[in-house]
Amino acid sequence: MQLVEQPVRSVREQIVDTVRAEVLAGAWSNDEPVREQALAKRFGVSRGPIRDVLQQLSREGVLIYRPNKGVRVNTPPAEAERQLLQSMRREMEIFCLGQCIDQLTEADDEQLERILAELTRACAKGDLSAIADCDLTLHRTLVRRASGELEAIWLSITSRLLMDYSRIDRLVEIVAEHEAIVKAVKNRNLKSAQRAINANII
Amino acid sequence: MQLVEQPVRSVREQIVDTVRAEVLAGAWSNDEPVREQALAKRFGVSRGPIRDVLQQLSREGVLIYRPNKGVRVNTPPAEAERQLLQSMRREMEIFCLGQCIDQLTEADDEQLERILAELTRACAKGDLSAIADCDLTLHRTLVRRASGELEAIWLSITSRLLMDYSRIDRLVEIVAEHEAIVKAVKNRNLKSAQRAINANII
DNA sequence: GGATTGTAAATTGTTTACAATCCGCTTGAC
DNA sequence: GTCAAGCGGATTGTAAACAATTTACAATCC
Repeated sequence: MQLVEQPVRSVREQIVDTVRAEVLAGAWSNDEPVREQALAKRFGVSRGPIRDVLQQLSREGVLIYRPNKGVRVNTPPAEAERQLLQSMRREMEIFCLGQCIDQLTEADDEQLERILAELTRACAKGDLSAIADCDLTLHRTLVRRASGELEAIWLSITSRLLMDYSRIDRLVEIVAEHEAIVKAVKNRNLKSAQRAINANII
Repeated sequence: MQLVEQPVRSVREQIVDTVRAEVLAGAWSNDEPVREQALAKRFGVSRGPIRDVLQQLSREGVLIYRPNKGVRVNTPPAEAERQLLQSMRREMEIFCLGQCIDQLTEADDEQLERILAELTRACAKGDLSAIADCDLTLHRTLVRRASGELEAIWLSITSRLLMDYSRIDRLVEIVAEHEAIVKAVKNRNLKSAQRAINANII
């Protein structure tokens, strides 16, 4: 699939993105702990890299880590927290748009179009895991263009917000909202793009 | 010292806090890479846990990780980014104060007093590393009381902001500002506490 | 019968050994 | 003299063995 245009993604990074998308899509139960050995076997690596992955996702808040007891899937944030995180996410993405929109290239536009196409396809198939991955990746691409520094912070906020992603029933709207974002960005229309982002981050 | 009242802190966590405080205090050059072997020897553990520590601090933005090349101390954020992070930090701490101030116990008050005393001592001695540690710990305690969920996000924002901590010359003011915060919190005066926080986060 | 202690399997945490990669230096050709 | 190729030490990345901890369950005691 290779949505992010990094020339080469490390093994760990790929596993992180895969696992995160699956968890956000609600594919993993939070009743039973995540086992390192099982994951190591599944991805064909040793437990070392797997531990790194679980650690990273714990820091993002997607998983919860407890010493000597491994990790579990986290529960969605409480309402008050959700609103705070929502507000912070908006502030960040609006800022990042302003920073990056004037220095985007045609390659970036094509990149966004590719992700959008993939998202459309995933929505048509109802593939929740792929939808979560595409949604994250599209926004993430814009954030990264503005500042690689902010990417990690943005990710830990946004992945928490998407933890109740599994209850999405409005697949069509998702596509429409992201189409609006990409269109405005391609036109280099900052105001319009920021409006589209605001509409998407409910 | 044991400022945070966790009954037991894991080895990794202790090393993380130590290294972070030293970096924020400007004790580490960013010209030469951080060597895993050297740190392992210093803390008397193997390279495994050290790698975890460096990875965590990289995700916080304190260090920068580059594949096969180890990590370096990160540079302070650009001005525009700094303002964004500053704004987000304020939003978070104001929120956390509102969440936690009514459910703080006397034990929490004593805890804050202890940290404040330690901060005062560190300022008198001019021990930058200890100052950074105490400053972080005091705010962190309040954030944690409000929500352990938010702690990680807050930490990655704040540690980035404190990266140019080394240029602090106003040691007396630091003590005064934090005295004001603790005093207001002990009085359970939300408005006053929020004002004190606002004054401290420049 | 209920609670407590002892024991074994499973799981995580750490170390050690080894493979892959990078960096500085020499060496040699031009 | 300059530059490129390649060698060697140092460093990071990965895997597998080992130690410590937890968990579940059986045996024992009151």
